[in-house]
This record gives sequence, structure tokens and C-alpha cells, in this order.
Amino acid sequence: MRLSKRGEYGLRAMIALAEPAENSSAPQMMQIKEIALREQISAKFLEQILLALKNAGMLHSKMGVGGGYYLARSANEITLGQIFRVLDGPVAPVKCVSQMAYEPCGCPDEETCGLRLVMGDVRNAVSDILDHTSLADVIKRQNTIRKNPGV
Amino acid sequence: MRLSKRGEYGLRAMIALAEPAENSSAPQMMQIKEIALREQISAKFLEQILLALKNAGMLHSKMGVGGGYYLARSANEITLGQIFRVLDGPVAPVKCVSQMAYEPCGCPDEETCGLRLVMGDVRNAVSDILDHTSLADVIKRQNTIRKNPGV
DNA sequence: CATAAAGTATATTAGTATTATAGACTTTAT
DNA sequence: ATAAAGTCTATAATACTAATATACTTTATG
Repeated sequence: MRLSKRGEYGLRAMIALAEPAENSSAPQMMQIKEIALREQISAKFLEQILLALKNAGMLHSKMGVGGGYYLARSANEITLGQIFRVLDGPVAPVKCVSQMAYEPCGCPDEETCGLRLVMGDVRNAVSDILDHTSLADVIKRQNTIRKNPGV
Repeated sequence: MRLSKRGEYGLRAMIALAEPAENSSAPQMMQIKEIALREQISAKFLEQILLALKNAGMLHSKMGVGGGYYLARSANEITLGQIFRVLDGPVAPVKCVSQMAYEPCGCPDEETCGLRLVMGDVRNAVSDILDHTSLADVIKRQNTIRKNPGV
């Protein structure tokens, strides 16, 4: 049930990009180096990750001097589930309960396979969380705790 | 968020061992070969898995002619969570929210790290399911569906 | 228009994990 | 004594992970 470094770094980067810029209300633009430094990630590795997120349509970028990455949609329209799936693949613990990558798992009767039923519950529980938590939700939650320490 | 083959096979085997024997009410004893054949698993691979479960105290065995494996406790005292952890390690997606294998993940402030908060929710959701589902529950659920097809 | 900053793209590598397979050993029923 | 069955450890093949390297493209700006 592990989140890969790739997934972890990608999620951290997206959260960083969702954090409101100091003075502007425009979408926050950040450079790879900037994010890598702040989150203590290898810049070269992060590069690949951001590129994957860009190719998946979740980030836009600007090339050349003064360029960088910024969210393709507003922070409350991007869920952690979307990001996770791009970087780490399906949420389902076994293929036979996957919505995005179903494959039979070879048990004689899938309908009554007890393991499959439970793993289906797990899949639903996890995707309930990830698909209903937007980047904006994450920022909100961080801020709530910062204002209310120790709760 | 994948369940390894090791974990999958182990869970399948434990469920098979929890299924009540035909005529006896004694704990079901089965041989490696028997389980491997029925679940379509490499017998040699299953051997290692069952041994690990035995060393973790979840199975007992009888050596020699007519030997085999049987559950060390009754089916309603063994949860999928226990089995999972023996074979696949901690349930937590990141170490910094693990109960059984905590390790800091290096973010500047763990208390207000948004990713950590969400991953904590995921961990809790998954362990809620796995730790509250016993082998007996799985059998029960299978039987319910078998008697009530299409529900 | 040359240059440097920044993203794009692909290949390669070192290490680790996964999924087995193999073989020798121990225990036990008959 | 023998064969059936679990025990134990090593090894192999493959895939995946995390990272690094290198060459290329775009763009702002002096």
C-alpha cells in the first residue's frame, strides 16, 4: 500500500503550486528548481514528474527565461486522485476491482470471491478520499491547523 | 496501492483454510499442494508464504505423512489486516503516518503537512476495513452472495 | 541577434523488490 | 525403511524505482 516517491513528490509539487502567491491572485507560477529546493527533491527527477503531469493536462508551462509551471485548472478542480493516478497508476489494490484498469484475477468465480469483495471496499474507501480531496481542500486544511495549533 | 502476489496468495490461502471442512467441525487442515492446486498458485512460492504466516503465529502445521496447515486461531479472531501486515508490511501509504513503522518523511513541519494529513486518512480508512474484517466475515459474505445471487 | 534561462525528451544506471524455482534437510505415519 | 509432508536457505530472472545524464527547443532580453 505504498505511495511511490514519484507520487509523493508530484503531490507535494502540486500542493506547492496550489498555495496562493504572495501578492498576486493570478495562478501561481513556479520553476522546477524553486519547487525542488523548497521540497528537497532532486530537480532532475522532479522534471520528469512535472512533465508527466503536464502531458496529462494537469499543468501548463511556459518555456524560456522567466518560465515555469502553473496549474492548468483552479485548485479546487484538481483532486489528489487525479494526480495519484497519473503518477502511480490505479488506486485499486488488485486489478479485478479497478475502475481504470480492470483485468480478471483468475479466481473461479469473481462474483463470490471474498478477497475481491473486501479489496473492492478498500478501493472505494481510498478513492472516496482521494477523489474528494482537491488541492484547495489540502491548502485549507493546512491553514486551519496553522491557525489552530494543537487541534 | 497494489497488493503484492505474496499478499494476495497468502490471503487466498488463509480464506481457503477458514472455509469449513465438509463433514468435520474440527479446524480444517490442508496441504500446500491442495491449496496451490485449488487457488492456482505455484506450490513452492506458496510454501514460503505459509511458512511466514506460520512463523508469525497465524498458522499451525503438522509435519510428515498426512500433515498440513491449519489456522492457529479461530477464523473470527484472525483479521485480514494481520495477514496483510505479515506479508506486505505496513498499511500506511507513507512512513510518516504508519503505526507499525513510523519514520519522519522530511517535510519541514509534519504537523501541518497537508499530504501527511490526507495520507493519514487513507491509512485509517484502509486499516478500518482490514482490521475489522476477519476470515469468518469473509466466508460469511461469500456465502451470503452464493445464496442470494445477483444482489 | 547572441546568449542564457527555462522547459522537453529520451536514455542510462544502480539499486532494490518481486516472483518465483531449486535443492537439501527434518519430521512422521505406516 | 520408506515415502509423504513441512522447513529452510540460496539463487535467478525480471521488473520497478529513483535518480542521473545529455542533447534539444523555446523564449526573454541586452
